[in-house]
Amino acid sequence: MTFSYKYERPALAVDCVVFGLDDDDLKVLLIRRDIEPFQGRWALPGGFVRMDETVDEAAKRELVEETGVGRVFLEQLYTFSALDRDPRERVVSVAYFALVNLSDHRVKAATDAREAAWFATSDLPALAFDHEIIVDKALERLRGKVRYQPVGFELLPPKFTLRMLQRLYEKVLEKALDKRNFRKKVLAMGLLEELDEVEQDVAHRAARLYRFDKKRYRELEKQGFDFEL
Amino acid sequence: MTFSYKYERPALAVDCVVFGLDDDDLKVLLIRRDIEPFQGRWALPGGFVRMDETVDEAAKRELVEETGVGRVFLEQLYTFSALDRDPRERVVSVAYFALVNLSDHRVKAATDAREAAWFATSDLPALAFDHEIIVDKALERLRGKVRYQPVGFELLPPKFTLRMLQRLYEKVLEKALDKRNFRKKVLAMGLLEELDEVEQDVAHRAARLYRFDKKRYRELEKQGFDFEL
DNA sequence: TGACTTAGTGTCCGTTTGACACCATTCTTC
DNA sequence: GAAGAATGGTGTCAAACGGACACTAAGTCA
Repeated sequence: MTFSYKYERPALAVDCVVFGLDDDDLKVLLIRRDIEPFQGRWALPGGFVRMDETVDEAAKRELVEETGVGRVFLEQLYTFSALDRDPRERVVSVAYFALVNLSDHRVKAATDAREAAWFATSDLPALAFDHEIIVDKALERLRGKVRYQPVGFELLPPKFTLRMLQRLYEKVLEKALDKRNFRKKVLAMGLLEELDEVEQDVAHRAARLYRFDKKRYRELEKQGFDFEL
Repeated sequence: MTFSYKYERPALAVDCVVFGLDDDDLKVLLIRRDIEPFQGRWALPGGFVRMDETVDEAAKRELVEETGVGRVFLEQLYTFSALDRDPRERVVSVAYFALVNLSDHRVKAATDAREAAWFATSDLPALAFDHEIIVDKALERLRGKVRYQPVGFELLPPKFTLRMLQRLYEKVLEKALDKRNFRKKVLAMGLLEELDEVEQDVAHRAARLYRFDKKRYRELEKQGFDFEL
């Protein structure tokens, strides 16, 4: 069965740039392509949009199907439409990006039928299609967002230390931050709930754990509060 | 002649939200639809993407064809894909937005074959499709941009007074600004070139004219300078 | 020439930002 | 159990910035 149209149409696809944070690095989730074109190369998870779903839904579906990563906030990034971005035929792709706590998703991704893995953004392999361009755009957006939104809590486990949070910001912004000033600022925002717990199994003094106060965030957001860091 | 595909595909379109500044108001450029659906209603300029052009090119082309507005910096805004956004069939639309100096474009738009006109954003007519949602998204983006980029010079004539610039910011941000603080800040950015001219034909003391120093802007931008206002 | 309208200018104060160094705690190793 | 290694946790000061605030100057019009 085929579908016929009076005018030629490009195919419509989605691609997802999913960032995770590792002890060492900001990472991106990639899958290895098992079909041509670019068979064997690493690529962003994604696929074609179906007629009974929005583009947002397609992105979410493809991400789960190909990597097992679900329950993620996907934000639309940009639509890529260069004429030759797919060698087979004209494909326009709507890119999405998401932040996840890598430790939640490390195993799932690796055990899925398709080969999926995390790669440090600073050391990516050659990617299929125009996916390098898409990743660059996503990084740019992440850097922009991080400056005026308390983004990045998604990248950490539910309970985290201030040092972990600082390292995250340093990775994303690619610059060192002063410990005292960072703590002062981030605590002053009032979005962190101090827990009566400390991290475990570290070979030095254990740091206090904090939790992101989502409820308070939503309250302040509603009041047009500014979260510039 | 028809085109057949193995899988069903949505049609792909573009829509343009073009903002202009009037003495009184922030305005949007609309065209009146001359065919069904929504015949007779006002809508954003736009149309279907061709196979030999990128989405960016399609937006630019449609804008010129339907309104005569050209030489404009169009920035991609968002891709809209609700299943029922077009009553005829599934259409996914990539929206763009642009800022233009309204006085340059007032006449052209009005004399084009299709009926085109500027409407105050605060007083829009009922729009076709989901175009109200698109305009809202564009306004949100404009407000976001204006805070950290010296956006908006595009909305003014090449030579403008500081008062005009301030009014622009007040319209976009929807709040009053202090004259002295505004001037202090905007001049401190060093992006304005003071001219040896004053405005003409005003019924009071004439204000000095300034010009936006694009060259300097690009220099500072390259150095990662911050233009928060 | 007087009334009206907008242009143009500076100070002060409270807040924020960024630079900067030391002791505390816990674990490891000898 | 003492010393060492690693990281946690804390405060001050000075400079820059942001926001509140009011008057004189210049030009037009009647």
